[in-house]
Amino acid sequence: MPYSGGSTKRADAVTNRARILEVAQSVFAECGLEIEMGEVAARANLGVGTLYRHFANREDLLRAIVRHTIDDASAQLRSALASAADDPVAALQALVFAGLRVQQHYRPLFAVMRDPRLAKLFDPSSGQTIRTQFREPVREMIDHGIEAGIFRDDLDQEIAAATIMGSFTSAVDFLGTHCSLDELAQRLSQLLLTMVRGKADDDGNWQRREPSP
Amino acid sequence: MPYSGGSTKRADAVTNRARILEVAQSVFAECGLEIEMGEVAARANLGVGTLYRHFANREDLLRAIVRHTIDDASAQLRSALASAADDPVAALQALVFAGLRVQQHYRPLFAVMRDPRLAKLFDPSSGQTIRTQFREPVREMIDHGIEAGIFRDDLDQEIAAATIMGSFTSAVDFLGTHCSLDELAQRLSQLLLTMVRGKADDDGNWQRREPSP
Amino acid sequence: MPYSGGSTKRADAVTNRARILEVAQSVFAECGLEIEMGEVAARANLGVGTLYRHFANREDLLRAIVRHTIDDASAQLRSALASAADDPVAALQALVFAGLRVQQHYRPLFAVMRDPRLAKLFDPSSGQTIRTQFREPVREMIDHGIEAGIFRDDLDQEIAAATIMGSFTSAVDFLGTHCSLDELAQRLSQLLLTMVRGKADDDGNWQRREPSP
Amino acid sequence: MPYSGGSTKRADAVTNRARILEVAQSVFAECGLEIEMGEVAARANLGVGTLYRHFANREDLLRAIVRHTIDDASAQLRSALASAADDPVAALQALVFAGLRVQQHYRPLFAVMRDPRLAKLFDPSSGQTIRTQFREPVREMIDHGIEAGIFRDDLDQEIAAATIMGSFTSAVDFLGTHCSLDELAQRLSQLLLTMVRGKADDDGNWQRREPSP
DNA sequence: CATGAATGAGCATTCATTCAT
DNA sequence: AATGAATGAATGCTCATTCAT
Repeated sequence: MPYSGGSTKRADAVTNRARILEVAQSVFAECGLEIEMGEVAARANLGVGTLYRHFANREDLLRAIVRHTIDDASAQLRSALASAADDPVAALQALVFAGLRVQQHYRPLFAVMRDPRLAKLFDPSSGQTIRTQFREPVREMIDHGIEAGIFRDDLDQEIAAATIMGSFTSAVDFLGTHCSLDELAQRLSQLLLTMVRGKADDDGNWQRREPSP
Repeated sequence: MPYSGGSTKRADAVTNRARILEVAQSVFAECGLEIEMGEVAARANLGVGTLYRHFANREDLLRAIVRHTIDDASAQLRSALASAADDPVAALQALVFAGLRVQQHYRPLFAVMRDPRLAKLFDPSSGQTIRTQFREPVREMIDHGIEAGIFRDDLDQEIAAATIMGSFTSAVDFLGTHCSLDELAQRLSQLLLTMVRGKADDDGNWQRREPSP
Repeated sequence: MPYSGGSTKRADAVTNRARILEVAQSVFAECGLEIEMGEVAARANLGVGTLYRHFANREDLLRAIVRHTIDDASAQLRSALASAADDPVAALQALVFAGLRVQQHYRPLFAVMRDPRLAKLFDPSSGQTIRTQFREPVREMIDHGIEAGIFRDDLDQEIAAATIMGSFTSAVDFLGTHCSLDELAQRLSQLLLTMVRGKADDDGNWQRREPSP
Repeated sequence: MPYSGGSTKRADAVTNRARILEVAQSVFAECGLEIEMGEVAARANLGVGTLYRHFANREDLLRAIVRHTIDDASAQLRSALASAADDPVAALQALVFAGLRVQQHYRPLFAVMRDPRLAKLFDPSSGQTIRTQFREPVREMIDHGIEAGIFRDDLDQEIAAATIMGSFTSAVDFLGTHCSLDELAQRLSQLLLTMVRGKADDDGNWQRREPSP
C-alpha cells in the first residue's frame, strides 16, 4: 500500500454517510421529495457514484431522510414534553415552542407526510405509524394533565392531540411572516391552554411556571 | 329554434375545457403538483394537443387547477359560515363539517399551499393572499361570536382562526381513518367550541341549536 | 339557392388561392422554408382547413411558393434585360439594379435554392432547371454584348453569368447595411462592367446611356 | 511516467467532444440549422445524455458548430492568401481554389450566414462580424494588388471583395455539376483576374506566375 | 365550402442509474 | 473505494394534418 491513510479513507466512508444524510436533509428541507441525486452529491462534495455506494437508489435515500427527519422532529417534541413531565401546563408550553421550531426547520416534513408519494416509499401503513409517533406523546401529556386535575376531564384526548399538532403548521403558515417565533409561541400556548383547561388562563404567563413547592 | 345553441363543435370545446379541469382536478387530488400532461389528457380521453389548445402549458393548467380548487374550497367554507351567520356556535359547527369535507376532498391542497413551487406559479406573495382568503372569514366569524358575547372576549382571533383552519387537516390526517367524517366533525366541533367559549359545552349537542325564543 | 352570393363565394375561392400565395410568399420572405401552415392561414384571415382546401399539404404550398417566387424573380430579371435589349451595357446596369432589388425582396430565395430540403420538394434535377432559368438570360445578354463588340470576346460566358448572378447576393450580404441600394447598384455595375469589358468604364456613368444615334 | 496522462476516461471524454463536433459538423453540412440532437448523438454512437453533457442544449451545439465551421473556412481562405502573400495574382488564384473547395465542403454555411435564426444564436450584430471576417482578408489582398500596381487602381475594393467571395458560391451552384473543381477554379480565376486587373490576362495561365526577375 | 377543434408523431431536454477507470 | 462520464426512459411541448359541424 504505497499510500498511507487507508484508515482515513475508511473513517471518511463512515463519516460520509452521515454527511450525505446531513446534506440531503438540508436539501429536503428546501425541496421536499423533489431532491435530486446530483444536487445532494454535489452539496456533499461527492461524486454521484459515491452517493450510490451509500444509498442503493433515490428511494433508499429518501426513506433514510424521512426517517431521520421524523425521528429528529419527534425526538425534539418528546424531549420538550419530558423537560416538564410533572407540569402539564409547562409541558404544553414547551411542546408549542418546540413544535413551532421544528415546523419552521422542517417545513416540507408535514406536507410530505400527506404526500401520496410517501406511501410508495414505505409500506402503506407507515403513514399511520408515523402519525402515531407524533400524536401519542401529546396524548399522554394531555392524559397526565387530566389526571392531575389541571386539564378538563371531559377532554377528547385524541382530537385535542391532533389539533395541537396541527396548530403548529397552521400557526407558522398563517401567521409565520407576521410575528416572531417567540411571540407566536406565547399566543398559541395561551390559546391551547384555554382549550385544554376549559377556561381562560387566569395569570397565563408564558414563563414556565415553577411547580408550587 | 327556441335556443340559439351555437355549433355543436363549440359546445364540445366548452365542454372539453370543463372536463379537462375536472379531470385535472382529480389528478391533482391524487398527485398534487406532480400532474403529468399526458395523464391528464389520457384521463380526459383527449390528445395532448387538445390539452394544449385549452392550456398553453403545464403551468397554466396548474394555475387554473389551483385557483379553481382554492376558490371552490374557500367558497364551501364561506357558504358554511353564511348558512348560520347569526349563530356563531352553529356557524363554527358548519365550518368544521365543511372544512373536514373539503380537506378530505382536496387532500393535497393545503400541502401545496406551502409548496415552494407554488411561488413560481403565482407571484411570490400569492401564498399570503391565499391564506388570507381562508383565514379572514373564520376570523370574522370569531369576531361576531365575541361581539355577541358567546365567545370569550379575550380570544386571540388571528391565532384561533389559524388553529381552527389547521385542525381540519390534522384531524383528517391523524384520525381520518379511525372514524367517520360525521363523528370527527362532532368531536372536533366540541373541542373547538371549548376553545372559543372558554368553557365546556354544557349541552354540547352537534345539532344546530335553535336560537332561544 | 336560398342565399345569393354563390358566385361571390366562388370568386372568393378563386381570390383566396391568390391571397394565400401572396401571404405565404411574404411569410416565405421572412422565414424561408420554415413557414408554418397556421401562420399562413392566420395572416390570410383563413382557417387552416381552408388553406388545406387549396394546397393539399405543406409541401404543395411550399412548391407553389417557390415556383411563384422563382418565376417572379426570374421575370423581373428578364424584364430588366429586355428593357435594354439592344444596349448590353445598359442591360447589365438594369440587371444589376433588378437583381439587387429582387435579392433584397426575396432574401431567403437564393439560400433556399441551395437547401437540401428543396430537393425533396421537387425532383432532384429541379435545382439545375431553376439555376438555368436564372443563368441563361444573363448568358445571352453577355453573348449579345460580345457579338456587339462591346464586351470582351474572350469572356467565359457561363462563369461570368454565374458570377454576376452571385454578386447580387454577396453585395447585399456584405455591403447591404452600409449603403443604399442605388449606391450599391452603381458601384456593382461599375465593377461588373469592368469585368465584362476588360477595361475601366471610361465615362462609366450609372445613368442608362442613350444608344448613339 | 514522463507524461501525466490523466485517466483514460478523461481522454475518452475529450475525444468524445471532438467526435461530437466532427459528427455534428457533417450533419450540419447536410442539414444546416435543422440538425437534430438525436441524429447527432446516434451518428456519434453516443446516447443523447452524453451529447447534453458536452453541449448544454441544441443552441450551444449549433453555436459551436457554426463558430468552428466559420473559423475553419475563414482559416483556409486566409491561409490560401498567405501562401502567396507577395504575389497578388497567385494569391487570388489560391483564394479561388480554396474558396471553391470550402464552398463545396460546407455547402449550407453561407446560406446559414443569412438565416434569420442565426441572429438568435449569436448577438444580432454577429452576422456583420462574420462577414467582415471573410471580406477583410480579401479586401487586403486587393489592396496589396493595387499598391503593387498589378490590380487596377480605380478598383472598388469593398465590392470587389464581396463579389469575389460571392462568386465561389454561385460558381459551385451554377456550374458545380458540369465541371471539375480544378477546371472551375481555373475559369473563375481567369474571370476574376480580368475584373481586378482591368484587362485580359494576356498569357493568363492558371499556373502560379513567377514574379518577373 | 369554411372552420377550427382534435389529434399524435416527433423533437428537446432532464435525471436516476450504471460502470469503466 | 471513489469518481463522473455515459446512458436512455420519461416528459413537456409543437405543428402538420384531419374531420365533424
